[in-house]
Amino acid sequence: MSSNYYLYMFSKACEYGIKASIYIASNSYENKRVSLKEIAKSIDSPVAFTAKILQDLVRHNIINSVKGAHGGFEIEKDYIKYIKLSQIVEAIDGDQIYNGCGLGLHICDEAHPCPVHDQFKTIRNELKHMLENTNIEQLALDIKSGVSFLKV
Amino acid sequence: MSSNYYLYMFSKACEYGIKASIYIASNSYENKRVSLKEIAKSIDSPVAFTAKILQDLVRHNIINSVKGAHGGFEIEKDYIKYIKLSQIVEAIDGDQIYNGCGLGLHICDEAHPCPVHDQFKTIRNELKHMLENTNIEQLALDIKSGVSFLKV
DNA sequence: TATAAACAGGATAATTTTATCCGAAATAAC
DNA sequence: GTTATTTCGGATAAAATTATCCTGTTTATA
Repeated sequence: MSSNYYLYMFSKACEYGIKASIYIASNSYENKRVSLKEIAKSIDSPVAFTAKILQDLVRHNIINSVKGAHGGFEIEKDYIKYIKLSQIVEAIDGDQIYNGCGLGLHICDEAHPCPVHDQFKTIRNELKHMLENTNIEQLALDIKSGVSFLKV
Repeated sequence: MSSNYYLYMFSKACEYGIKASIYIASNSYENKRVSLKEIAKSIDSPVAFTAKILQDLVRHNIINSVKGAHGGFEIEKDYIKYIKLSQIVEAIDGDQIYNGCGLGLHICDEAHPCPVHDQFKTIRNELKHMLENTNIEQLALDIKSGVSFLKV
């Protein structure tokens, strides 16, 4: 049981989704459309699984896809700065940021709180605030300039 | 893919472990030893799975178990206030609070950060601080006094 | 129009997490 | 000592998540 891989913030799917979006954004600045294969290689993720996640992001209008030869994924340049981490997380993992109880109670609010309701509310709100105020542009520029990294 | 149950803080195992510990503590104040069955019912968790988690907590010396008739689980009264949430989480989910990268990079530190390293570090540190500074005593007393709840 | 490149999406498999079952060992009470 | 109660621990099953495979469709280009 012990020594697991836990205390997630996000699912693998969500991790891949965030990294893929950043990679696509960083290329869209140079009007470079990127293929699934290139994305998966660049963010070190399984190709076919990444495909599913990208499809999901396309359906949620977060990224655009172009089929056929010379196709691939891209994000409209002017739109990049408006994409928040929260949108990606919501598209992939759902909206549990906003209502999930830290201890899994079905009902957990001020009137009927779980034992750690207040403590968790603080952390959750900070996480939520961070996700809603971090946009892909900042992150993509750091990747382009080599300040941060998408793999290893 | 969408509309899942995500954005965990903890695994189910960990949720059950925390709730069980609080329930045991709140009964140990009255020198009441509680059985697996009673615990599972009180925290609304699957009996056999809860048994595994309790075994884990026993092995980590967080709770005590007594076999046989009139047996059950308990926590030494004077010890209750020293049990932090962080101990329970570590016992069950491992020590990923301290080193896991939010985007799953194998290496993620100041010198080689993932794109959201700084943002996550803040949240992680606050979560860590909260877990290390919340003890079972406070939580158990709130349960006893009906201020907070372990199920529904 | 034929071909190659590339995304879409259904089916299936592997892995992990969650959950159940059952026999063994311990202990209190009769 | 027998019985009932209760934890322990191994084996197994179910469900969810992660990952792969394969076929179809779209599109640029020769």
